[in-house]
Parts: sequence; C-alpha cells; structure tokens
Amino acid sequence: MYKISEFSEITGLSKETLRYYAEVGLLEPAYINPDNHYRYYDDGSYFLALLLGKLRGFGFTIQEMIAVMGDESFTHLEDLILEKRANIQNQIQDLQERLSEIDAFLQSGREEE
Amino acid sequence: MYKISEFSEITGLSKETLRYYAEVGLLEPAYINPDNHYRYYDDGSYFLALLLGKLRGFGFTIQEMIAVMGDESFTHLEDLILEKRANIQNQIQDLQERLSEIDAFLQSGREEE
DNA sequence: GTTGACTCTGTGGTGCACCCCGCAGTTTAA
DNA sequence: TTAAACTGCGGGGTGCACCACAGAGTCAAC
Repeated sequence: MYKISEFSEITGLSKETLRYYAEVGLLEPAYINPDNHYRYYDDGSYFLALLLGKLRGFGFTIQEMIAVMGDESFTHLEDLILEKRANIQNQIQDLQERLSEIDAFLQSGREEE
Repeated sequence: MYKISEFSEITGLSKETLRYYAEVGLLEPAYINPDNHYRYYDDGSYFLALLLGKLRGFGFTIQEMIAVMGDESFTHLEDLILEKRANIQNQIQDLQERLSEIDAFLQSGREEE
C-alpha cells in the first residue's frame, strides 16, 4: 500500500491530480483510513493509474476516462479508444480545412496586388 | 454609421462580442456618443470586423488578433498568418503522433491476447 | 517528546472567449 | 405621448483539469 506521495511519484500523477481523480470518482484509493482519512493505493490502483496516464496522453477527457473506468472489465476499452481515434482524425481534418482557408485567403490577398 | 445591433447583424459578430472586442481594445467603435455612450461603427469598422471574423475562423486568439490590429497598415499580417499556419501544421503533427501512440497501444493490447 | 515531513479538508484561482442577466436610461415609430 | 425596442454598464457564470494555499491534524525518526 502506497501513501499518496509515493504513489504520485511512481505514477507521475500529481497529488492534486490524484485527489481530484478520487473526488470525481475516476480513481478511488484502494483503502481510506477511516480515522485520519489518509488515502492508500495498491498495485491494482497502480495499473489503473498508468492506464489513466496513457489515456490522458491520448487526449481523453475526464468524462471519457470515467466512461472507461465504469466498464469494470474494460470490455469496451478498445471501442472507446477507436472512437477517440476517429475523433482525432476529424480534428486533423478540421485543421486541414483551416489550412486550406488560410491558403485561399493568402492567395486572394496576393491577387489583389 | 451603424448602431451596435445593425452592425452585429451585418458582421455576424454578436453584440456581446462587439462589446468585448471594444473592451479589450480589439475593435473600437468609430465613434461613441459622449452623452449616452452609444457605440457607432462605420465602413472602416466593417472591414476590420470581417477580417477579425476571418482570423477567428483561422484559430487566432484574441491576443494574436490584437497583435494584428496593432499593426496599422497590416504590414505583418501575412507573416502572422503564416506563423499561424505553421502553428496549425504543428497541431496536425501532434495529433498524428497521438494517432501513432494510440495505434501502438492497441497493437500491444492485441499481441497480449 | 520534539521536530519536521506528511496528510487531510475546503476554498479560491487559473485562462480563454465570450454569454447572460438585470436595471436604468434612450431612441423611435405610431 | 406612450410603449416598444434599443442601449449602456457592471457583475456573474461557463467548462475544463487541475493548482495553490491555509490551517489543522498526524506520523516517523531520533
């Protein structure tokens, strides 16, 4: 069992982030001492924390991560990731359209001269 | 001279946005009646408002648009737009890297099974 | 048993680009 | 003249994902 500071170090998630994740129900500590309310994390938490770090890196929002975590056996994990993947592709598309618009604007500016 | 509502309609910028742009010094009305503080816009404002709408569509932030407007004769407009263009290309790059990471993750997940 | 490092809770703040609201004064058309 | 439509201002709220801080309690080592 790890206390929050140690767990923060091994997962790379800040203590504040861990507290926040616990608050929104994203990653609950494995055990909370009822006397002093200290949070304790275990190796199962560690696995989940690493996954969350990954997902965050993939651009998942908190809500999306909650959806992942609510799915105990991660049955739909791959689907959700694929959905996210499609999402990112759409973003790329949008940005590319933006590039086209910019180029058209620059072009029209040049023709006027 | 247009009052704010009319100007809002012809430019597509909401009244609140116009008030906000005036507040941050991005687009000052051509004239403000000193008695009642009504804002009046003219055709010069109209030209600028259309440009701002364009730039906003390109993903310019308020600060960036302020930089554009601070450059009276738009000497650096093209440079700034090109900078923005490069910016967008970087974003596309980042998203593509994210796609790669996702694919690698999915791949590693499949190999384990 | 003292010191220093740790933990808790709760509250407030961040940055962006507005939007919404209410109240009061103003203009405009009938 | 009067009512509708307009304008102003100031202040608060939004959503995201935390971060910072204060103040109080707790733990570990010596």
